[in-house]
Amino acid sequence: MSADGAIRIEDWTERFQGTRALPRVVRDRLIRAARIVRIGKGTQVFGPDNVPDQLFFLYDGRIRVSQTSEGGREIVLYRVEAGDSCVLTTACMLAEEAYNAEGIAETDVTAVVLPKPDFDRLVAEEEPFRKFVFDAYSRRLIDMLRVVDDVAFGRIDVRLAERLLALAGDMKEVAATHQDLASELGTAREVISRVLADFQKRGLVQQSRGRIKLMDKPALRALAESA
Amino acid sequence: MSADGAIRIEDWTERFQGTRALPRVVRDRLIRAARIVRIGKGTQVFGPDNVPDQLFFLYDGRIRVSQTSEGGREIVLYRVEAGDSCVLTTACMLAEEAYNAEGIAETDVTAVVLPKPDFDRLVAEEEPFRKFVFDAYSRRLIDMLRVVDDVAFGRIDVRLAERLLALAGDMKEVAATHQDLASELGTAREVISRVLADFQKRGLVQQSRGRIKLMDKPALRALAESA
DNA sequence: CGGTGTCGGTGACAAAGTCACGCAAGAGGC
DNA sequence: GCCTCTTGCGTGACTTTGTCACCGACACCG
Repeated sequence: MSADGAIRIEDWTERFQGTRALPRVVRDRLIRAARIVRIGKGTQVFGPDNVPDQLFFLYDGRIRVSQTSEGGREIVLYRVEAGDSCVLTTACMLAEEAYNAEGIAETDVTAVVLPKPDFDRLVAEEEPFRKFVFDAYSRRLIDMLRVVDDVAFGRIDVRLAERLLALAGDMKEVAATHQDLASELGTAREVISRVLADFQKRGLVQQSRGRIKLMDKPALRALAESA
Repeated sequence: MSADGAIRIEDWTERFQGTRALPRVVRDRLIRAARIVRIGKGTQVFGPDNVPDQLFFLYDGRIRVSQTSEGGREIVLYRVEAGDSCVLTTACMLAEEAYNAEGIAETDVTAVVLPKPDFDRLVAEEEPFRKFVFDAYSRRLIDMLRVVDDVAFGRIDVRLAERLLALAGDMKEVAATHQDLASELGTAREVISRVLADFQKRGLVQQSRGRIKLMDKPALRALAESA
C-alpha cells in the first residue's frame, strides 16, 4: 500500500463482467478515475450511518450484507463475492426512507471505488457496463425473494442444515459460534443450540466450542433439500 | 378499447417521472413505440410461467406483487401504484434462477408496454429515464428490506394492525377475508382469526363476514407503531 | 492459579403455525 | 319461503419457534 492509501493493480478492469468487454480507451480512463482501497476484515463497508457517495466493486474478498432489528437480532441477507458490485450502496444513496442494512467485510477486502459521476457516465455510455449493473440489481432482488421465502415459510432445521453446508464449502468443519449461526438465519441463539443438539444426537454433526464438524454431509443435504 | 386491443391516451408520457422530463421529440417517439393495454382485475401480470419480454409502466390501477411458498402459503411483497414501473419484470427477464413471485392486477389496470429494445435505447440515451429506473429498483430493494425485517422480527398483531390501517386508507372498513389478510402477511388463516378475535374483544375492530370495521384507528395506530 | 469474559446448556413459558373438525352466513335453485 | 352448497370463520389440541432467566464450562490472561 502506498502512502496515500492507494494501491496499483495492473488491470482490474479484467476482473469484472461489466468492464472486461469495454474498449481499451474506456478502460484506461476508468483506471485513472478509480481508486483502489483495502478494507480490513470486520470493517463496516456501508450502513445507515455510513452512506458512501461512491460505488464499490469487489476486487477481492467477501462482504456480508445483513440487517439488524430494533431488538438487536440480525439476519444475513446475502454475500457479495469478488467480481461483483455492491448495488445496495447505490440503493442507499437514493433511499430517502430509513433502512438498517449494513455491509461488513467478512475477509480482508480489496475494492475498486468509483466516484458517482464516473459511474453515471459509464452507465450512460457503455452498454456492457449497464448490463452488468442491471444484472447485479436483479440478482440482489432475486436473493431477497429467497430470503423472504426462507424466513416466512422455511423450517429452521432445514435452513440451518442448508447454511452449514454453504458455510463449510468443501471443508468438513464450520468455525462459528451458535450466536453467529443465529445471526445468519435471523433467529435466537437458544434455537440454534437446540437444533444443533438434535443434529448431534442424530450423528449429523459433532460440536466443540466455536466449531461444528459436519459428520454426515449427505444426510444434511437430504435434510436441506426436504424443503 | 379499439379492435386490436390498443388504446390511445393523449399523452401518457406526462404521467411518469422518468418520461415527463424528456424532450418532446423523444416523447413522441415513445408514444409511437409503446402500446397501451388494459388488464382486467385479477389477471396475472407476470409470474414464473409468464415472463413478459416487455417493460411495464403502470398508467392506472394497482398491481400486487406476492410470493407463494411450496406449501401454498402466500405473502405480499409490495404494491406497484400508478406512475411507477414494475421492475421485477426486468429482474425476471434476467434471472436464470428460479423464483416464485407473481404480479396480480388488484384493480383494472391500464399500463404502458414498452418493447425491450426501446427500453434499452431509452435507458442508454436519456438521463432522466435512467434515474427513474434506478430509483424504481432501489425502492423495491428497500421495500424488500422492510418485508424481511417484518417477517423475521415483527409480531403479527403489530403487523396486522399496520396492514389493516394501510388497506383501509381513509375508509373505516376493510373488505377482506381472514384468508386474504393471512396472505398479506404470509401467515395462516387461524392466526389472523385469533388476533382479530382479540382485537374485537378489545374494541379495536368489529367483524362481519368478509369485512372488518376499524372502530378505534388511533389505538390500532398506537399498536402498529409499538414496533 | 484465580479472574473474567465468552460460549453453550437448560427449563419454563409465550407466541406463532399446524391439524382436524364443525358450525354458520350468505348465494342460488326450487 | 326452504334446501343445499359453498365459503368464511371459530375452536381445541398439539408442534415448532422465540423469549427469559440463570448457570456452568471453557479459554485466555495476568
